[in-house]
Amino acid sequence: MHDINLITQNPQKFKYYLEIRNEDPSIIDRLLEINSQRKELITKINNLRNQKNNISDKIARKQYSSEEERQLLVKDSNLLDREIKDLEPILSEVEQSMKNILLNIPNIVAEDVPVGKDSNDNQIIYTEEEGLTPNFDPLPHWEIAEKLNIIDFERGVKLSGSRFYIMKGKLAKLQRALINFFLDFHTQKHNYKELYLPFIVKGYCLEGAGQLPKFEDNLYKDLEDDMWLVPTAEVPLTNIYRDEILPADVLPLYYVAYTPCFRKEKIAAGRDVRGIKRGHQFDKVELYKFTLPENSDYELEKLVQDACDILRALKLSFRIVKLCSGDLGFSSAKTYDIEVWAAGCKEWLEVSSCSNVLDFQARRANIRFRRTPQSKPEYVHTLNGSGLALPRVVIAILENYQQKDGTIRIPEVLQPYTGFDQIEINWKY
RNA sequence: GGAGAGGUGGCCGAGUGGUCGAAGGCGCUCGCCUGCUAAGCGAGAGUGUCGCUUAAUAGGCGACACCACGGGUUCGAAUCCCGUCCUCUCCGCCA
Repeated sequence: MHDINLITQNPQKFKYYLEIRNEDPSIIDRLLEINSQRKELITKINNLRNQKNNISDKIARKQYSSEEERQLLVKDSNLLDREIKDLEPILSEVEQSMKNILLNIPNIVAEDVPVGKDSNDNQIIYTEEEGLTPNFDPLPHWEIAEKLNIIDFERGVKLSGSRFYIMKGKLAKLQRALINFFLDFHTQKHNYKELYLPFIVKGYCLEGAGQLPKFEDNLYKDLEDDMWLVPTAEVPLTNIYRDEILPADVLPLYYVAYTPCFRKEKIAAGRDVRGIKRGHQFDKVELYKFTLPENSDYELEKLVQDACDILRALKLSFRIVKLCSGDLGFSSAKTYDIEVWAAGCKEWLEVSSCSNVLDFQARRANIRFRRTPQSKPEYVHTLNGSGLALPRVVIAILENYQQKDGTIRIPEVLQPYTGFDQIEINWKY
């Protein structure tokens, strides 16, 4: 969410940001109009209240000479009250519609983000192909997994419908090992603090993180209790310090957390239906930072490297893509995607999306800090990135670590976690 | 889920209708003092919004709102009433 005063001061800039995100900039004009209505109403109501307070004060101090005079004061106050009560609902309506508009305006676009229409205009800024590649043509993961009996697609669908699957035996353990490896790696090598979070949150958390009100369609929810399954750990992480003022010396804060993620994927209906690339439920280890505003840019570069280090340790090839303005997520001012090479389906798979959100979420969730005990509170900057998303790393391992005989080798760094060094044919039932 | 108690400023804690944005203590900030991080003395500190002033989203002045949240009673509510949420204790249930 943006500071309405910043928009008022520079509407052209905000219109431009909307344009390069392929959104309608005319909303800014409506916003400005509503805002001036709002201010006018506030001024009016405040004046009336002021008059009313003065009367109460007079009565309290017994500044009247007769009972009749007192009654007159009471009568005046009642009149003022009626005027106020007439205006108040109008104001709250105006405020509500202003908030609705503000909540639907995406973040600004960082200066160094390339302007572009869609993912075709994204820039590949770095490629590292030191990773393992089979010297034969490996099967895509859904085929090899079926051959080895380590993924049961049919029965997953039987339980929960399309885009659900069951991982079995050593593959299930491989995934579990990866989660532990990721958490250990980031806590030990990169100084992130590990958190175990709720997987269900209140609606205001999703508003704080930017999923609501715009992306309600993509979320699983229990409206009766206002409880929502998290689509990413970013949501609970963003809200840990909501409505708090942090002392500056605790910043930056680095957190890492594993959560499952639940997404309806309505927007992506029909895409990536084969295999485990896009499910309604998947696991992810998320990296999150709270930083001083002046450091967030640098912290983003570091965050990306932290995520890349995992791929290096797993000996997987990857590349870094800088998203163009048209492909940026709603809350992000700048995003790098990290894509891993999958030799079976021959695709670069997005395993991480690292974003500098600036103060966008901090405003929505009201997360601030104080530079010194006597300085004014300021909004923190927040950053998030996967470190990493599990299924796609699993895909990369199944495809890149595939052997000619159809078995899968386990990356060396994972072997202490799995307790085995290869996956072969699994039990059928 | 049932019964009871309670939710006040960074923290503790007073306050049951009027000058209370809130005593007191701790902590914090800035001075002073003491020849060395302590003690003492003095002063100052909440958040947000609107308006005026200003080059200023710096500072100043004024107003309004905020004592869990939402409503109500009243000229006037932290204080009274209703609803919701949360916390604690006991019981029940359960991994």
